[in-house]
Amino acid sequence: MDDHGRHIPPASVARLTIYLRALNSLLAEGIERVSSDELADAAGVNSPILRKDLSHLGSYGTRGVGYDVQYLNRQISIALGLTQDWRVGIIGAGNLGRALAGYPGFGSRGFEIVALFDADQLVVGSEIGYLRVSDVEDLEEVLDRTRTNMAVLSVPATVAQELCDRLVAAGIRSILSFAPVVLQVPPHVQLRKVDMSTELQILAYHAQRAHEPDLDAVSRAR
Amino acid sequence: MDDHGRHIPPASVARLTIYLRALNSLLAEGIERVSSDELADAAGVNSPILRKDLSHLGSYGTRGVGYDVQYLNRQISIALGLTQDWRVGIIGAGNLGRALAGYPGFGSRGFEIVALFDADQLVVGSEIGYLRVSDVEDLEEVLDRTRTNMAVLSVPATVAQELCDRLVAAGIRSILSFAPVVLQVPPHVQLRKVDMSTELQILAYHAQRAHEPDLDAVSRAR
DNA sequence: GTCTGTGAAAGTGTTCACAGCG
DNA sequence: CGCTGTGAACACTTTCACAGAC
Repeated sequence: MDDHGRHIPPASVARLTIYLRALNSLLAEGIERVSSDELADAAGVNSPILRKDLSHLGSYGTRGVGYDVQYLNRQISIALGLTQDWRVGIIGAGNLGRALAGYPGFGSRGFEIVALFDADQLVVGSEIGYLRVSDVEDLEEVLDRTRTNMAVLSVPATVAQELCDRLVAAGIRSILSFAPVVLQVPPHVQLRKVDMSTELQILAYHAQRAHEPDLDAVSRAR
Repeated sequence: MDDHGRHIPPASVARLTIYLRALNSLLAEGIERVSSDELADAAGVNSPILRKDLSHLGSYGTRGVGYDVQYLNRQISIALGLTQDWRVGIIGAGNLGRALAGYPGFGSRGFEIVALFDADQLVVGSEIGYLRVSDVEDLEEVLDRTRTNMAVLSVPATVAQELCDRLVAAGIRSILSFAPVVLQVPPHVQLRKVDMSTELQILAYHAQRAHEPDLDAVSRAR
């Protein structure tokens, strides 16, 4: 099936980002070639699924040899759309917004943080990293001037939908939200959510099950 | 199929946490009863999957009527293991650790933050929220004294594996990591990862595709 | 009549085994 | 002979349609 370059399954896209990071680490260590076994190991997945994932992009390996680290790195970047410049605006300069602004993995790899907003007049105008905090009042104007094309929402739940609406109205089509609410966006807008209390609750579920062992047939069957 | 109370599929567990939040909102608004359509709407999913998810827990609705908000809330909490107390330690009191320590959704709903660690002597001993920052040197002792049973890793990538190993050695069996590295844990330890640059990369992929429309047959077929 | 609960069907993702290229 | 790339089998998830309780 010649999928190459088209329609990568979502589950596969998520893993490709992990392979990218693993490849960067290998590159930093001066390693130039990897087998699917080695790369899968570095990424914490099994090798058949790694090969399947890569097969969605094309045939970038050499049979009997493996993959060229630099070349594969480049091909995955292209497939994920990381060759274009992404200009990120962070809405909310609380602890979370500040943590994101200083996050090392962001600046590298095609993402540049170009705007940082807050509603608190004590914070507006102050400098965080290399950025001056803009007033959220001026959201539309600053987004436009900085040519922001991706937004991160790190604001309290109560104002998240309102700000989300303003982002959409301002033409932003990719939003990553940390607010613990369900946000409504029109279908042409990409919205992803990161929710820390959800993550803890999922951990709690599994921890609880591990504690009361052998309550279901599944664990017996394996 | 009488699954009730056993082995909830992972995809379903993730959504149950969302229903919980939606139910809490409804409760706050004084709403006592919901239909699957209404609750699905509030949670941002479709109603058949909501009913399927709830069917894994048991029959807690009334046909022709709907669900009692308070009762369903309680049943989901029980199923997810949120009735027991979870005592959370946060390793790393940088911006991210501080954001997590102050996160409103944590304290509620069964999670109590009982310890906060850092390696920086300028931060150790200072107060953040209601907590005094402990020295990561004393990790094992403080985890033990505070009876911590869940850990959040918000430390730089370079030291994440080392601290992860210490947490595991100290008997922690549930870890939520924000460090952008692949961590190795023994099979009895539950590890979840939140990775912000991965999330941005996934957004980039979809944004890029939306921009170059109609490149694949799938969009035509729908 | 309304709305839940659930089998059966469709769709998606993962594993496996091996054909085929270097 | 080693390691990639992939069809075919298997497992999991979602959707659908409707039987059955209230």
